Amino acid sequence: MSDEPELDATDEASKLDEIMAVRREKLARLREAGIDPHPPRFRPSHTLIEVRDAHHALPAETETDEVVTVAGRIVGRRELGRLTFLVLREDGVDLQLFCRSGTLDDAARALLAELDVGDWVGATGVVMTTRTGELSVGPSTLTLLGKGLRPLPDKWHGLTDTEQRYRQREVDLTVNPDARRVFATRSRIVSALRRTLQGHGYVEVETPMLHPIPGGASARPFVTHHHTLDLELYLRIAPELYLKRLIAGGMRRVFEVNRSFRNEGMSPRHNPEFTMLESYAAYDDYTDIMALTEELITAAALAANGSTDLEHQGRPLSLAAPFRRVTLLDLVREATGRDDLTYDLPRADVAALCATHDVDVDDAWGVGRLVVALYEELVEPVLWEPTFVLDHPVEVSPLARTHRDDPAVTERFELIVGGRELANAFSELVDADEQRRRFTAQVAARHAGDDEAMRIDEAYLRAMELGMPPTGGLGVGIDRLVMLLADVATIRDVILFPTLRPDRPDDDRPDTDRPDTD
RNA sequence: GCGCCGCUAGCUCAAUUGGCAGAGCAUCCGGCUCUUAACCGGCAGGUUCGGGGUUCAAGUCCCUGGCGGCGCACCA
Repeated sequence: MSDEPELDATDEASKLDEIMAVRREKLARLREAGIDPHPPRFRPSHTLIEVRDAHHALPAETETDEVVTVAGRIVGRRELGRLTFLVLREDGVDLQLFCRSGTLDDAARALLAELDVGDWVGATGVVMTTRTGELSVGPSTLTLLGKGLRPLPDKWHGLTDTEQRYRQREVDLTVNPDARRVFATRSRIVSALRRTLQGHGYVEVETPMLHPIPGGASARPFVTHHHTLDLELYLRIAPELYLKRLIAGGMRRVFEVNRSFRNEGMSPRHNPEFTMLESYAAYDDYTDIMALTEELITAAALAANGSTDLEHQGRPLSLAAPFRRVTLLDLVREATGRDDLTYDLPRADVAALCATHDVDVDDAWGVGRLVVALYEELVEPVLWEPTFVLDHPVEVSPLARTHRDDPAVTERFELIVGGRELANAFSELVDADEQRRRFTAQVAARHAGDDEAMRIDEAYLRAMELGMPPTGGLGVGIDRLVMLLADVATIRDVILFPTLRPDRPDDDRPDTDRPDTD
């Protein structure tokens, strides 16, 4: 021991500090022994799942003559005299290393003494089973692939603290199989959507996320600033307007899967950044898009679960097409028992109906918006089976084409599943002059205090003035689709790193107002 | 934003009416050549989220701040 006072070092050292100090000592010993704790590469001959698949039927107490090299993170360690059992984990698959002192080479024996749960390690040895039948690799040599300095959570209870799971997703992914499952499912879903669209000739594109004017949806944007241009920019709230400009430019079918940002409340169903799929097709109307939507949802469900039947939050749910199609007005008539309800009724009558059903309304809302309020309050939450809700009022649909048979509504649908909106689509409004009038109405609403109302986007209007074909557009909330198909209750469980407040005051955050020093 | 609930060892959790802060796992030391939540023995580990207050005495009560969860509002 040193002569220095131990007070500072020991009295203030937490258990975590002690554990990490011990691990650093092990690391130092390994380096002294000439072992590189961070080798530049490693070449396993097999993944753990490959070894498991190839030998799943091996009887107990069998030692094959097949030598494999595998790798993974140590998630379990059991010592029994000169025997050591290590549990290796790779991509959520576990395989045991049966380490016999007599079989290991000298270097491996020395390394084994310094190995902890959490370390990454490679092993070369024979495929075998133990007396109890556990498929194992019996290594003759071990290779350190990465030393862990921090301990992993409790091997049995894992990491259950919600906050820590989101803040330290790498730990969550290591110890909680369900986290891994959800994100694997998400990947398969997005791939299936891409495949399906590409199969119909849709071209994937990427449009700006920095917008001079936020558009394409009704939402409060994030504001940012570009130094060189000295320009206010907005993180996009939707890609819609740019994608439709591509249709105006003659791209027949396009889609984009990427992030949008909305500066609004957070909840189990809302994250400030979220992923949307939007697609646009020349010549199509919203009935064509309904067929496309059914196909996309089916493909996603099959990719996720191999079936269109699933259980969501304890309730069975069938996603088998075709989905029910019913107008928004008919749904509200049914829910209120008012068969005489139309968009032509005096506003006071509809407002009174809202009052009857305890639906809060705003004085600025017209009849269309009032009917939508009734729908959102009384109908949407109880629509469990997939339902295309059709023909929303013009008042709430500034970018959608007026219905060919009814000037009060648009050719629009929302797909509702499990009480939630999964998709929103319409026959796109392509009449430049009509679009300008709709924008003007939005600006009036903005002046009346609706800070989510849309602004006039001249570049977009100019594109429409160039001439647009009939166009069918679709938007799908990917996060919510994954929630549904993976059966999870909160959006934070389908986003790898959900937005959280910093867990401690952060004094050295970059200061965006400071002039560049270079 | 508002309301309710939570925060104790690295992890998972206890702590009676306000009365000495504990356990399991992990770590560390010792034992064991077929374990798999291994087992057996031993040592150690605490800013009870931060700050303030009441009290002889605060994890517990009060005030205040932080972070999270849920609900409401807004939306996808």
